[in-house]
Amino acid sequence: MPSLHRAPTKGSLETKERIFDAAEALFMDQGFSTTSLRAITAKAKVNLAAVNYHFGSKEALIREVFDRSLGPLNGARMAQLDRLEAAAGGNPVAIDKIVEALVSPALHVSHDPLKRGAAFLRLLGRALSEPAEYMRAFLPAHYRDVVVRFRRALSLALPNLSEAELTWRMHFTFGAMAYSMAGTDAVELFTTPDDAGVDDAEAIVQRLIPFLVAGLKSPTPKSRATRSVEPSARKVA
Amino acid sequence: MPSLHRAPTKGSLETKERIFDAAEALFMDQGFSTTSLRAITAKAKVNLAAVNYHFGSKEALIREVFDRSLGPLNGARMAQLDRLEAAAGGNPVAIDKIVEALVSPALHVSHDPLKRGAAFLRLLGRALSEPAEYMRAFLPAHYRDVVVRFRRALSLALPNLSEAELTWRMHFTFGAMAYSMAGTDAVELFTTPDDAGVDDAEAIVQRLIPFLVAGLKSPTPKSRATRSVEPSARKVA
DNA sequence: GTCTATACCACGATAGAC
DNA sequence: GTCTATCGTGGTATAGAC
Repeated sequence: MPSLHRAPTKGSLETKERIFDAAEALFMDQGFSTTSLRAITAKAKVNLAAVNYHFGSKEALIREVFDRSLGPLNGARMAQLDRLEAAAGGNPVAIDKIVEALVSPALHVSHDPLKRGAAFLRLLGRALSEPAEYMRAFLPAHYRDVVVRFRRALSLALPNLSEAELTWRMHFTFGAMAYSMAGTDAVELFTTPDDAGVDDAEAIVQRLIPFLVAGLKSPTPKSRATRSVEPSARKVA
Repeated sequence: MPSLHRAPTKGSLETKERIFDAAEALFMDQGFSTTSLRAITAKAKVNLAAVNYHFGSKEALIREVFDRSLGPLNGARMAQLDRLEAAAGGNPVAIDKIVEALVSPALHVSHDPLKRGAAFLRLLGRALSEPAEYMRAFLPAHYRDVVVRFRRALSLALPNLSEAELTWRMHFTFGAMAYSMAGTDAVELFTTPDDAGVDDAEAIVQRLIPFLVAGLKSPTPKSRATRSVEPSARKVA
């Protein structure tokens, strides 16, 4: 890979873009594993082998499509947290503001005037429903910075929480958030909230935030956490 | 389909059982979509076509394996709720008890003395990570009764909540729970709670319950829910 | 009814010609 | 850069042996 920046002799970028756009559209419609390279190349009107030439593999294509969607979202989350912390000037930021910074960018991006990105959250929802190993590999990489930043902010706002407790509560928080994002559109696994109010993103956010805030602020029950670290403890899910 | 109960002439059930057991083991190890029918039939030492003969399709096989795991779990949940309601004798059951009835059976089943079932929660975690349409089709069917029963109990325990609010909070609850189950073993998507305490199921349950209870009990923010039901609202995740 | 052998088509990937 | 041809593997369908 000699020239990474801008090397194409002819309409190569055009080809790559066409693949990219076709893939993004099909992924949103059908999910990642369901969408075949043959379907993508047919829609993009390029040769089948062009995908592997330009992207290396289907996995890499998925990764790039996903990156372009997820990057701005997490960027917005951290930017919003930056603003909050700047305004607080050293003091801890209020928990509900932190949670809002984590949750609400998903809403705003969905209203992005640039038409693409309007439904890219579907991609994230899809990704959470994918079985492939590589999803579990690069999703954490993308979220690492977000997790670190929000963890620090929450740690300041919730000084009574142990590190372990905070980690678990963030785990639950991300779980509920992820499920809400995926569930509204793709996977309504258990409950079907269709009958309850609009699937308006803002409505979800406004309901999700207090739920998560209350969970994060909940009192530590008993410190029975030290009860056992014995390795005989079953590893369970 | 004439005789559904018990029809086989010879060792057919044995073959079916062998396929079933091999499939269950491989699914737990590798997930559903990664496990090929050829791998299953090789392990079970049966012919490839036997799967389609006995189960109809890979999807149906997955479904049956999954059913046998999930049935007892949800049965335990509802049995525990039954006991609570009987003890309460008409009065609302305490929220933390309801949540415990929902969450903790996952722990106890994992300690099932009968060795199979010890790690079947991995199957559930796997299922939640599957992209296939049929997962979204029969998972709600299995959870329908659980959702209805727990919804009724929670509705009594939280009389101030509107139906819509309750639905959303249950949605968040199931999300956090599902993610916790899947995340501990299979998909640590965002956070990696390895560094924080044991992956002991009881530890998770004891931390998850107060988190969810607090979220469920959280005060309704503003009744801005009526703000808009206009169809122009973006359907977003 | 049960099981086997085998063929079929779609998939992702890649080598090599242009 | 692009294309054709082809490989290995996947789920599935069926004809026919027992």
